Amino acid sequence: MPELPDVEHFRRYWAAHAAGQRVADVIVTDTGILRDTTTEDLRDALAGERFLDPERHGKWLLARTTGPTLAIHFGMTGDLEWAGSPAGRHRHDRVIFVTEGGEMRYRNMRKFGGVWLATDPDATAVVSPGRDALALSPAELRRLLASRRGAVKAALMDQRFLAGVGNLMADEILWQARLHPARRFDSLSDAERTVLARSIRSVLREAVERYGMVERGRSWLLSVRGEPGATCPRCGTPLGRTVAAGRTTWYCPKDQPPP
DNA sequence: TCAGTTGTTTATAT
DNA sequence: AATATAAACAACTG
Repeated sequence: MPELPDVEHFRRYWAAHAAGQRVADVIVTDTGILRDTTTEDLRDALAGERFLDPERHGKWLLARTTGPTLAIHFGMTGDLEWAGSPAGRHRHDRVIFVTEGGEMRYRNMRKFGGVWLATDPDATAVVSPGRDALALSPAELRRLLASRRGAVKAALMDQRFLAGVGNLMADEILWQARLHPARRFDSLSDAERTVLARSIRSVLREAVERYGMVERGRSWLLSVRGEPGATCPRCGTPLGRTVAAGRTTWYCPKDQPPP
């Protein structure tokens, strides 16, 4: 799940439920999920503090408090669940932030990602250094793209370059821009660069606005990606599958001709 | 049993 | 110095 649109959803969810709540206890069911702290230090640091409105940078959630800040990464299987009581806890709830008004559960089956405890509100030591993909205008994206060489998909997913785009969003962006994932920056025309910059912005914005409903409305590669016999939602051509930047990659061989 | 999975880091190579 | 690639991490599902 968690790419930029998912984490943006988590940010709003955290703001709606946990912000304003005072931490009563922190329950850690798997210490392996704590990356730079211990159960005791985390509890001591948070107990009595209030959660503030959280921020997001790329795929990172910055859960600020009146004390320190939590930097939370969701890996591939992370999720949040708010509940008014301890009922219904899940075995993959690795950390549970218990407040006076309910509890926020950090669930993560595969345990990639985790929870960091930062003293600075931006958690600069751990958060991806790339510019947030949703914070950039198309013109700023254009300028950023001009600084990069090599294959386009690898660049989109490089969190030091651009923060927030993962494997699924990268495929979607390139499909909507009609660019093959193996295309190289030095081969892109001015028009193609402009389309790519606009596609990054429009795909992410729409994925956030229509969170969980991307399969309805305008056609998305995401809605058919990975299904057996999947065809291009635009032209009906059977989708191609390859590996780019080490990840399974779906594309339309007709609309996104290989370099 | 085997392949595959939304992410990142590390080592190694170019 | 950038960029490319593979493996490792962990816990499942089909």
